[in-house]
Amino acid sequence: MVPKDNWDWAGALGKLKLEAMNKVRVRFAPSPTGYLHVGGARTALFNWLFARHHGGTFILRIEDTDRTRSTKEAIDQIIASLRWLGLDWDEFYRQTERLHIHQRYAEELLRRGAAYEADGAIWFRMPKEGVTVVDDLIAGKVEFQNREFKDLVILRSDGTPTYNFACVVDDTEMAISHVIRGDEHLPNTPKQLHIYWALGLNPPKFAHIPLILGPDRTKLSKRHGAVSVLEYRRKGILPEAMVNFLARLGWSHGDQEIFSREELIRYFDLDGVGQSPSVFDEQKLLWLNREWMRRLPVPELAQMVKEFLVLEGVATQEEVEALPEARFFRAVELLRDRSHTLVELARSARFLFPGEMGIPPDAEELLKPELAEPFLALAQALEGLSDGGPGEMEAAVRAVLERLGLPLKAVALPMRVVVTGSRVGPGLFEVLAMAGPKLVAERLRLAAARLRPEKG
RNA sequence: GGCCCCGUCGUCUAGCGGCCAAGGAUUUCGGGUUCUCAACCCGAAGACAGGGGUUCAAAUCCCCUCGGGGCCA
Repeated sequence: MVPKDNWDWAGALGKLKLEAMNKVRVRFAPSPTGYLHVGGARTALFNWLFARHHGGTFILRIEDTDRTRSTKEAIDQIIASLRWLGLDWDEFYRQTERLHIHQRYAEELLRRGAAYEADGAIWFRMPKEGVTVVDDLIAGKVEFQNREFKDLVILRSDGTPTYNFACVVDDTEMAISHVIRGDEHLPNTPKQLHIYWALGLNPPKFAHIPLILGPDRTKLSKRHGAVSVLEYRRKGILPEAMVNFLARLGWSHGDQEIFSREELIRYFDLDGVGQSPSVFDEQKLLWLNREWMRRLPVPELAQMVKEFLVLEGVATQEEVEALPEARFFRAVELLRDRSHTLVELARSARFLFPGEMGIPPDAEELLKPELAEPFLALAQALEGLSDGGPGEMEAAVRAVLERLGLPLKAVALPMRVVVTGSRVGPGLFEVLAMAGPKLVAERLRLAAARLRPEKG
């Protein structure tokens, strides 16, 4: 069942060894059975950072030997997730395309007497006594008693390789220098080590990174709510924030919290990775997201906000395009300080667009009937303004108030509520300028009419 | 159940034998500022799981217990 050919084993190995020398080559090897979750994303990130830091190669390898559970959609999702995070790969492989290679290695093990056929499968002989030591870059030296091991199937009767075997073969073929993966694979490592040794190969270095846990301290999973990377994109998280957050989960660099991509590449190394699992804390992600929203260049952020305005149903594509760019940029600049996500930011921009604002329940009390007069006066004064900038708005408002003998305090909050539909937001005159004279006047008139229904 | 890993504020972490009566960040709660919110500034609360050793000296090294997790069955 294993194909025979004149493949030059020794020659191939020699070539591989040469390639592997002193070169950092790492891989991220997800199985495409679902979306990319944050734990996997973090593993990918650590591999990517390690490769970029050392000027090495980052390989994406799709482990799709389990054909019944692997789907094209999952592969697309994983790729979309990595792209969104900005993790680019230098080489790409799919395991199913490499079945014949796995079979060749199995045959070599057979030839060396390290494996045997039984029940239609090929089994690898594990040692039954002694100790196997895994020298892990993060966990240190970990000992396993060989008597705990049983022989393991490496090639199923249908010719597909099992995980541990495929892993060894692929890592060998791809000249992987460092295997950086989740802690859950640590118990697999001694088995893999013995396969390397049986093949006369030099194993790569291993680095098992602690798991990411949910708030209940169990391995992060669907049960814990949002765990898919793309779900966070939909929630309005910036990739910069996600990368920053993920990097700091299990890795640190002194007291620094905010890292740009460049800084992460510069500082990241395995010695900064801790040994204990960490809990995924969404609050800190939100904090970081706001930090990054404030750091991004406004035009760049504005572009993303546009997408969310439509996605969130805040405005139509046409309405978004109709908005003067300068005014929109200014709005994004001021609104971003008050939002944790792009979704929040987009929603808070509702008042920039035509339509009724509605009065929130906690603001009803502010709208007293005696405000009708001032509202009308303000509407009249503001709608004729030429540029409608904050300065002009302020001058006009103050002039009206002086004429009426009212302090700013008397109308500021009610006016804000009427114009924006909220009692919170940027400075009043900024808010007026953002909405523009036309919408401001319109909303003031409407409010005045409602406060004084008898006069229409 | 067996094997393995882990254990510093609620959370992320600094700490790699003395500089720690444990620092930063986040969260929460006060105060200042403001038309409001946010930001910002000031302040408060909050941890070395427990017990034994080793050492002149331990959060840091060793052992045990407890707790949590992972893998395999």
